[in-house]
Amino acid sequence: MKINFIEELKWRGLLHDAMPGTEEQLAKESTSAYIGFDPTSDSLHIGSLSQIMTLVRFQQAGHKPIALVGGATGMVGDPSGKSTERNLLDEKTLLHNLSCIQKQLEKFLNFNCGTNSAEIVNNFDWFKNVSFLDFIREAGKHITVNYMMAKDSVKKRLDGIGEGMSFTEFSYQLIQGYDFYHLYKEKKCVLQMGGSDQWGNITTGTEFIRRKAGGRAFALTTKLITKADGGKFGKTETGNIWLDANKTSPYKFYQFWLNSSDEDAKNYLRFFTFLDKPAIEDIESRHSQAPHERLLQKTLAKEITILVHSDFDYKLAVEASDILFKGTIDDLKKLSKKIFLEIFEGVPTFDVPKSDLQKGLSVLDLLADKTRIFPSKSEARKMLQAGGVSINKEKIQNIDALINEEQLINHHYLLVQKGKKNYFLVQVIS
RNA sequence: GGGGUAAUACCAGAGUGGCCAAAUGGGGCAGACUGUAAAUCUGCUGUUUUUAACUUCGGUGGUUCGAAUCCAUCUUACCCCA
Repeated sequence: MKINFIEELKWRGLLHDAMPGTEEQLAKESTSAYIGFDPTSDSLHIGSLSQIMTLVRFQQAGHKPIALVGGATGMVGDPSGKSTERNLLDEKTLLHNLSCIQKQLEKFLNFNCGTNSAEIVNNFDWFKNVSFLDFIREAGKHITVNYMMAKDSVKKRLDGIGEGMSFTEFSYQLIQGYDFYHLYKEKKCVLQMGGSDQWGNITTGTEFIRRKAGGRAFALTTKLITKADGGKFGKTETGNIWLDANKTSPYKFYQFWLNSSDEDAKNYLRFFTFLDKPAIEDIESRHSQAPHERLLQKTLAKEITILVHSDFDYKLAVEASDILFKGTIDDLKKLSKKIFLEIFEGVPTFDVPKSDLQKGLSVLDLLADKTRIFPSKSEARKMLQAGGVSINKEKIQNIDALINEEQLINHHYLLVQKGKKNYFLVQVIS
């Protein structure tokens, strides 16, 4: 059973814009399309997850998805949506990032399903042998500066919103346009997709293909993910939510989705899961009947955690959540050391030598000096005064309180809470 | 090439010789309320040995008892003229 790709994006509220003719092209034959991923970090984050899902849905609709990792474009920096000039990455970092990202992408797409098997390409492979002179003769001739300057991403910076723009960043759209052309020629890729901020870059590509090869190519963009309250999606106080379990633990990942507001969770179910329309509507109606059950958030967190991590990680995350949020200190004491550690896998852990506790350790020293739970004693003191710190589930009222060995769980651990939702584990070592 | 304006904490943006660790707003964090939601209210938001001290207002140097504030110079950005 194959889905209709564009219909699918429409009812999920993901479709932002598509070039005329795109739908006809997809209906006509199995089509190749690509999405580019920026190697700005060594892991993708949930912002890119939306694009990954787009590729997966595309494949499910019987088409061939190509994921492009931007070894070449990453060396230049995409100015879209940026008001300031970007810093260049050095080559070593770039290579490292590329291989990490490639591995992550491999997890989501199917590379072995016949004609519409997925592919991963790196644009550095075709750019590495192109000289600057070649490039401005081959590519630069076909696109006018006037055309390039009319793009929003460029116009904003020229109009004095932000910092001005280097030639390097200005040329970015041309490089991306050339990518599209290259894939068009080599792999009959006639569609590029991306977030709505990529529209300008993508259409430079279609224009390029039209002028240089006389071919017809298409563009399709998806809505950028936003939050109902206008905040930035995918950020928490500790930074981005990454797909890499080493950068964002599955527990934290699970918690991130579980904490979505009702409004957001409804959208995210459409954006980030494969649940169909009746299933989602059913969850919504059941949620409205018993909102405290948080069925929306729980379903969302479950689906995405399993997709990105695994069933096992999901179960552990739920178990850890239950114990941390609903359990008492006695529940914790009952756990065997093995299960205890398994549950706290992914919760930031700090080691403190046993000798430090023997005379009793002041809370401030523990929080900011012996561990990095707080970046400074001032901050720890402030939070303590505001009543935001608990140790072993008990709120610390007294700033000068001392911690000693008797308070340790299983003779080894202290559970520190910063606010209600942030847990830390202190492990005593001898 | 010539002239002008600006650079302040996460961001925006006041302050133009001592009363300035620097108004205000946003963001962020925390507390109360709740459903680990939203809305609302409250507190915090440079560091430390916290009734105090110390380091900060693009960089460097200077004037002064005292500089975010005055001077010189450099850097960057924007505007106008050619």
